[in-house]
Amino acid sequence: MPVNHEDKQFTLADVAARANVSIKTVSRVINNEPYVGTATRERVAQAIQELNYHPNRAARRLASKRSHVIGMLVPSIDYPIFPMIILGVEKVMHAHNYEVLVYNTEVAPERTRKGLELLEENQVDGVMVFTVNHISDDELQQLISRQRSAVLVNTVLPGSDAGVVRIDVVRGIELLVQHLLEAGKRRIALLTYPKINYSATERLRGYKQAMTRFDMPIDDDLIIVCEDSLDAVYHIVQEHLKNGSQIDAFVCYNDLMAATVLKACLDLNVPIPEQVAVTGFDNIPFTDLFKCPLTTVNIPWLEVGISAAEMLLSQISGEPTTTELVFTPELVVRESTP
Amino acid sequence: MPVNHEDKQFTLADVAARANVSIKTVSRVINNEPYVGTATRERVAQAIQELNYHPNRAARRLASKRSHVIGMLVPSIDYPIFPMIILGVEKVMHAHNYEVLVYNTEVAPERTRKGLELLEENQVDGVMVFTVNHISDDELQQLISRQRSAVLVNTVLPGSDAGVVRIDVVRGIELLVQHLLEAGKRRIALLTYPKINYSATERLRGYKQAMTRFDMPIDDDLIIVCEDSLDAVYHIVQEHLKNGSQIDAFVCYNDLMAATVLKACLDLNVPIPEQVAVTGFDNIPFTDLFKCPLTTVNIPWLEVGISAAEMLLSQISGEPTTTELVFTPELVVRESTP
DNA sequence: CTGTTAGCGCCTTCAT
DNA sequence: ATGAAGGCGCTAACAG
Repeated sequence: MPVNHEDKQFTLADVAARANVSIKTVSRVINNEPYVGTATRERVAQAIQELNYHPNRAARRLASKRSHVIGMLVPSIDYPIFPMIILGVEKVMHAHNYEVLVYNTEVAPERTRKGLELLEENQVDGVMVFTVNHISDDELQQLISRQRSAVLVNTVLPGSDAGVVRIDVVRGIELLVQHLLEAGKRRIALLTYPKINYSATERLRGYKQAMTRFDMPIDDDLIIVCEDSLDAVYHIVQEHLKNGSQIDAFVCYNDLMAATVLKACLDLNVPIPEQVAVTGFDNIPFTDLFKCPLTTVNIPWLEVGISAAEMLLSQISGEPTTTELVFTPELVVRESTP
Repeated sequence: MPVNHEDKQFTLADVAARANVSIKTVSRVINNEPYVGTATRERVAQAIQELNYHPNRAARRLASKRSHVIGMLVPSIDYPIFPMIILGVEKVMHAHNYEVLVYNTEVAPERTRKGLELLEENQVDGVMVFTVNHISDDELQQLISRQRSAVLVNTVLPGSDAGVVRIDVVRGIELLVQHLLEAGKRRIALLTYPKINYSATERLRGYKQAMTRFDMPIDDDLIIVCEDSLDAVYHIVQEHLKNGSQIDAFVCYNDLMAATVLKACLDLNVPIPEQVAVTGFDNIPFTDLFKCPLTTVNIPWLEVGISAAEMLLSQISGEPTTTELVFTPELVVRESTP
């Protein structure tokens, strides 16, 4: 059952008639343009009030070719960093009178394609694309090039002139590995997902680089690539634990994985951090309240959202602007490491 | 710097020209309408491909008066139940070729007004409004009545013909109180926020009803209304604890508050659940991993989103439909209670 | 300062 | 089975 019992949607013409002016004058008032007499403006404002007139955005977009909408493509809205980022983006965009259309891909490549297409059909003035998975550089370039402007977050695309905001993942992993080494751990494993995106490749690169820098051998058995499911993580960890593995630390892909690893360990009564240390990545909320509070790296996600949004706005307005911004993670030591 | 190096946006006319048919025929093909010869359809499809044509949604909306967009008004996207709900809503809506515009109010009434206005200007085919705060029934009715259709979630609006999906909060609180009583707790406090919305009023009602039903006196000192900030929660709890209060259980507004209460207790070395028991509401992720895993009630949030979305779709299509759906919480006992 | 005239790209109605 | 004409509500470009 329809809810609307109200008046029909009024148009500029209705307002114009009521205020005894032309359509264009009303338009001027609506858009805060100059060249309207104070008295006229007053009268028009009154009419707008009385009719409770609201402009039709579809018409406006069609006529003006600018949507005042930007799109966000995020891989998984239910991973807690994305709500924080969205908050940051909205803050900036709403302040500049832009709407934000969020499209959630759930890490599925066909949904990434679909999402970008949808945003294109909506003629968004720009897109922010977060951590693209499973899509080749060429295809991504293709998809992106059809957008009016773009900022990529945690996604690198050589040769693209899209703006880039990224986290220095390599440095983050290095901080964690260094901390573990200083704590006396020696068999430090990297637990990660397949190399389907920037996050994964950089974690691997960071791990290798850190081990090398600190003169540790790189043992392939210590690089554990796990399929992208928390169940899989749980089982792979327990297998290692039960098989008397010598691993004394897990550097995890992110906090969610680390939480699962903690669970797998605690369920087997493996003492943490004495026998096995665990680290996360992202510093999502609540990990400080865990039975074993999680050592991780912090990234100011709200700021990331804000910066990316600001970068996109400058791109849209054609101002010259920084085209790459890098955030450096900060070590947060808690009790899951010695 | 703009990204778009691609071809201009093609239009129906371009496709029509290329396929040697009229604009209308192309339109028919695009919209899967009948009355197009197979050969013609083939030719048009080909042209669409070749030009990589995408319809302009603004134009489509303007001409057809249907946006194929629905709006969601949520109070705080960073509280974990909302991402889950959004996931559910998107699932349904995308399957029906609807887009979802999410507007986050951050519990600010002026942003609620602004959001609804924005959705109206976007001519959304319907809105889903979640837990409205600080807005009078009259005003809400006003705002809602301007929308084409609406589903309210956890918001009651007497006399409105909008659909309603809600959680049986009273029952949820009753489950928690009963559990605490059975565990031997006697000085059970309700820790809640001011009565600015359905959630808060129902929690209070549930508390009183449960106490009465189980023949417990209702002591006003045990009804603690705290300003809406986690800092305030932390301090009010510690004050009670330090002042030698006799409270032996806190029934909290939600899991986030409960997490904070846990922290306040643990920081003072108050043994949980022996001296003080704590319960939450919502069963957000990770509370099972807490130092003191949280007793709470579970609500199937994904389902809530799905149901609300389906209800809205039926409203939009004018089918007769259930107009009220109630979800009943389920008790989840963990270690924060005896 | 104010108004007129064309579209924007698509859908709707009615012919053919 | 296909097409032509008109208009959705607004903005842009130009007149007055």
